[in-house]
Amino acid sequence: MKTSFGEYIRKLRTENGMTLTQLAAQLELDSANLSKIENGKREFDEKRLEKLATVFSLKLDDIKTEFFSDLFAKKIYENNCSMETLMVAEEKVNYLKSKNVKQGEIKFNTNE
Amino acid sequence: MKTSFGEYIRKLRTENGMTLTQLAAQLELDSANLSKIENGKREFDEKRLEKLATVFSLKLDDIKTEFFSDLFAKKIYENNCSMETLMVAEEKVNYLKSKNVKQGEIKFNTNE
DNA sequence: ATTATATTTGTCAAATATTGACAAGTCTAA
DNA sequence: TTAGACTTGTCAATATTTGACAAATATAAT
Repeated sequence: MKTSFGEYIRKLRTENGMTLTQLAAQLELDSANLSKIENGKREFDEKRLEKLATVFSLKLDDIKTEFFSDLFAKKIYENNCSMETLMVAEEKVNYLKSKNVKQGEIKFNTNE
Repeated sequence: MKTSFGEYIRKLRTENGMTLTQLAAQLELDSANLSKIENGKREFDEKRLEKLATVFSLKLDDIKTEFFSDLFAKKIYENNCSMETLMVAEEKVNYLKSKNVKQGEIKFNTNE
């Protein structure tokens, strides 16, 4: 199981027989910095997730799952958060979704 | 159910009959900025979580749960992440914990 | 061993983002 | 109408992140 997003990118890259320089060019960044990203010494920039999906013909959703789960896991681990945090987060997402309904949908009044 | 960390602080503050100025002083920040925090226009600074726990005699762990779950929920909502993200995050936390064992504990070799 | 290519590491200025602080505004209740 | 509580806007100071480059190391082929 791959943990870090860096390792995930490295796996994708090597499996596709690309060098740092090649992938870096496609992602429009410096190969030295991509190296740091793969080695967990820099963060991958959120704004490049789409490019990454394109380069490897992956679903953006899957890349996002990989990216954000990694972000959350690191935060939880670093800050010694309880696992409950994730459960509460789930509730809150559901709350946000119910509150702020997508455009075009009918929003019924709820209590409060 | 309170969603935002700002609302959470406001609830604590009003329940304890404090003014913005009073709480801000205890947290060592400007009351104007605390107002923005409560109204979701600024982020509460992680480094003040402990002070917050002290002021209201709450367990730091509970405050952290509130704080980070809010952070995660917002990210997921804003970026339209799949709910799976949270499950994957949980797996990754467990992986990080098993990999990087706390000091003093014995670490047996695992596969890889 | 020597060259070429790939990767890693260090550094630093520039670009961005966050914060602290203050002034001026609204709102409410006495 | 004054006082206290809260809100909003702004901006310089500070902190963080990023892009870029040079130099070091590693790896592989000849």
